[in-house]
Amino acid sequence: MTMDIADIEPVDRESTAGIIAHRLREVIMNGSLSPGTQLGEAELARRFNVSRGPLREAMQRLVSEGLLRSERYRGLFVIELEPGDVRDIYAARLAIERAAALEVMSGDRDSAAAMLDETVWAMVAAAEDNDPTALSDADLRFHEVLIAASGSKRLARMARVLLIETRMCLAQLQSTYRRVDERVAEHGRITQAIRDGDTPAVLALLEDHMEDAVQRLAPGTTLRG
Amino acid sequence: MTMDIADIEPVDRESTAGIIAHRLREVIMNGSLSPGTQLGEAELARRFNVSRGPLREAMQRLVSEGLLRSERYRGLFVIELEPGDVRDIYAARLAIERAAALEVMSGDRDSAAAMLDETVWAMVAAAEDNDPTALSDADLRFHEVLIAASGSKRLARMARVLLIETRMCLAQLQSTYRRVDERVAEHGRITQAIRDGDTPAVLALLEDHMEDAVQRLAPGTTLRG
DNA sequence: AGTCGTATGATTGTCAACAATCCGAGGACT
DNA sequence: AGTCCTCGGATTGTTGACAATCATACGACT
Repeated sequence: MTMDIADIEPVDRESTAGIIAHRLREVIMNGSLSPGTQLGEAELARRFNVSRGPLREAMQRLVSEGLLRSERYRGLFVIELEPGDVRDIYAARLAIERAAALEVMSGDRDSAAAMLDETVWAMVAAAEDNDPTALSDADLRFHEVLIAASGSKRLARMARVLLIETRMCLAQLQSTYRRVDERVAEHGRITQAIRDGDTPAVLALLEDHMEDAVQRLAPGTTLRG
Repeated sequence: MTMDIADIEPVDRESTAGIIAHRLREVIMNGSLSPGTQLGEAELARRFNVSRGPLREAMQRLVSEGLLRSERYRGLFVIELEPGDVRDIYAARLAIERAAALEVMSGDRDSAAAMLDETVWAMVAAAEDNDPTALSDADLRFHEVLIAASGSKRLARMARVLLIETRMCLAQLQSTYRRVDERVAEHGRITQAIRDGDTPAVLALLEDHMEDAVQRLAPGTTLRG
């Protein structure tokens, strides 16, 4: 970790609305705010120790991201995921992650695989500790890293919301996980296929990965038309 | 257009922030606000005839969508598209529209093709009138309809920003359009392939469509790794 | 009993004033 | 000439108060 003159980049402290939005996203993601609950401005403002102005600005961000639903003169509510949404989320994720994977395949595969391996190790550790939360965290981080490795600002931006919604699915449906070994291994196989440069295998594995998740979370539906 | 009891759905007038965000998006899209320009809160508030509160809320929406860039204590600016962004935008669009097309192929292809045809006709009319603005509008509408036909809320949400950015690219680089006939015909071919149920052709045509655009707007770069 | 109107409390939407910060011009000093 | 400091104008960030709207409970009427 050396510091170089080239590493200097313009500072711009995040705006208050940005900070609050960030923390709100986390709270929604980890399930502390279950879907459908109303967010009272006054109480939230007190909790964050800011006035209602910046808080409302933060909430408008989440509205545009689709995480909150706004009813005029009535309030803002955490979105509720209907059955059809599960398929929609995973179909969208497949679209994004497929594109990200393709970018990775024509880039620095080895460094990407190395970063992915770290998240797989984290999954292994979480599995050994029998810590389902850490396992899900590492799982999502795998996909986050994959998308980040693509280097695409826009894929990353779009994926952020999708991964939050994925977490909401998992929390809401408290899915009966498949054997953790298998779940971890699947990520390992994707990583290996990336390292090997086997593009068709990567795409096939990704599709299977999403398809499995959909069938587990919303039995009876499928990604394949 | 008959009215049925089943058509009744809960009314929820759009919030003021939503209306302003909508109009701001349009202004940014059609190029009245060129990239890099600062948006003064006071002046905009006067123009929209609202106070700064709702205006700021609207702007926060565009920030989270990536259309505005926020510098604390300095202001909000319309994003500037750097050379690499052109490729990023079209790569992301390909990911989204590819997924949308796949959904359409396993759905009601004929009704989708019918709706797409309407936009192609609009392109033909615009071409005959020699109206480049109308041509671009119809072009974007084609892709908007394609994504809407997929029925995916999330694909639609993600595409909205991408199509705005596409318009910004076109305005900024005022590209030397290819022969309009060819441009219109390409959309016609995609529509026809959808109607025919020829999935491989649809995907190939879509990829070519995006690849052509990238090479036209950012010579020397390509989508294909 | 059931329905309609009304009052009430709470919540959201809006606003205008105040505080914090930044940019640029001008001057003092080396 | 060049650098640094300071000050003024302008813009953004924040706040608390006020207006508009909604949900609920209660009572009058049929």
